[in-house]
Amino acid sequence: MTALVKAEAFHTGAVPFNSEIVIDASRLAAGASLKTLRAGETLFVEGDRAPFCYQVVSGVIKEYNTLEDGRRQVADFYSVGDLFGFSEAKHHLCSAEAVTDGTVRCYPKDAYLRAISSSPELSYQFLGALMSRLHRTRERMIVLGRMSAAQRVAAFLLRLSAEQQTLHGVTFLMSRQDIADHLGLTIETVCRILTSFKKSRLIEMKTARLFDVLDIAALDAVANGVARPH
Amino acid sequence: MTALVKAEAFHTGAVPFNSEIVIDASRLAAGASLKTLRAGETLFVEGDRAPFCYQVVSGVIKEYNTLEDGRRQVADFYSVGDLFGFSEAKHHLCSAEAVTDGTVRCYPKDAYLRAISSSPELSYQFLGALMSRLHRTRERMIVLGRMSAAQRVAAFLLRLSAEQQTLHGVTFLMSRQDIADHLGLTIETVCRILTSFKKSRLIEMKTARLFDVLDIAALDAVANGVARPH
DNA sequence: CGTGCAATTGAAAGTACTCAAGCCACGTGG
DNA sequence: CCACGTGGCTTGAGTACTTTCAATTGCACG
Repeated sequence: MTALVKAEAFHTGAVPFNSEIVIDASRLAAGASLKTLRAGETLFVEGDRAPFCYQVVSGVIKEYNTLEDGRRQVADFYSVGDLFGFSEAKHHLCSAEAVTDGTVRCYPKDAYLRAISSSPELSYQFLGALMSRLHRTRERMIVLGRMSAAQRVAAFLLRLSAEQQTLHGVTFLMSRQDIADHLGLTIETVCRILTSFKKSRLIEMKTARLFDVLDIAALDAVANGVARPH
Repeated sequence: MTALVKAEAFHTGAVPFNSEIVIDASRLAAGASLKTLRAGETLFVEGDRAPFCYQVVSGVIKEYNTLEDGRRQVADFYSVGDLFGFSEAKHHLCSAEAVTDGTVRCYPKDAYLRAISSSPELSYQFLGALMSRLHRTRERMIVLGRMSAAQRVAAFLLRLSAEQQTLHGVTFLMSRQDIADHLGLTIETVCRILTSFKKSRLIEMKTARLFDVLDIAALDAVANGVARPH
């Protein structure tokens, strides 16, 4: 059975949410530059030439695709240490935008990839990181393909909760729209499900962007389909 | 806009469906063995130790995850030339099963990955292949997260059609169940949509496993959401 | 204390799923 | 050769879940 849908996957922290690609880039930093971004600012757009790849220094970045009708699919949220924007293509295959204020390091892509290829050690490390990222993307496929709205939201809450080690509640760094776009739902559905979790005392909303998990086991049960969504 | 949902992505063949990881493995073949599989036979199961990675020599293999309730998400179908089963983990993260009779080459994974890492050229090539695979997985996320049942099926038919260059119709090498599990639908929904395409004269079913595309443009329109699913 | 955007709620409409039969091609045994 | 199973595919009816459209509420800010 898939680890994704098991409780442990979300809160043991065995696989930190967004930190699998955290290669020590010190020796690759030559030629890299820093760029600061305000929340909502666009870093690159699908189809742009892609001379750089990026690493999050602070803040949160989202990568997403836009469909003809304006709907979006948020592929992933990246936080400190995460690499993104790399791809074998000459042009970006998705867009990237700052979710919060933040800073990214920009690496000239060609040089970066060649530097990695030329060192067996870095190479091996990067391959592993890429495979790990591939795995996470596949987990998301399961979420999108096979989980109900309530399961998706529950899983997402657990993931956020596992990521943020704070004891003062968990923060939604992204908007409801971002969450919906990430989970393949509408904003209204996300709201309704949060409300239902609130009513069932699985979580407590302190503000719209801050909540506490009151009952991890029950949330797990919902995420895993053990509990009837209702 | 996302390439996936554009018509060309499906039938120009610019990016052959399953052939991005086709590294010339001649110099890696040392130590590799062949294994023949009958349709339906399992190659490995999620959680198995993973000493090998594999390359399809003939036939079609599917990789999938199973959920507690028995539903499955088919991550991908692999055909001749495709590599699969590699991962940084010690254990397989999904299961693999033969869709048709076929043969796979088995590479000792450690040696394989180290061989690749130690050659800058192979390394660069493999990185690109892996990124390409990552991209395809993301496209699948869009399919699963944002497309209607009719769009999913239309896109799938177009992809099959683009893959198979035959003029004698297109063959479903996999069962309806496999298709449903791949598209995040139920077997009944897949059937109904095929029937509706048949009635609209978008396709013609010659047998349950063999069809002709009668109207590519219209199928594209459905896949891209231009045509109202009806 | 408005203003404006984000979030929430309600009602109605779809869409895809579940359950339950029916159909069809094929292989087996009488 | 044909009845009988068998397994995969197709169809139907009813249901559950999610979305759509339309307000309404809440909250940060000037």
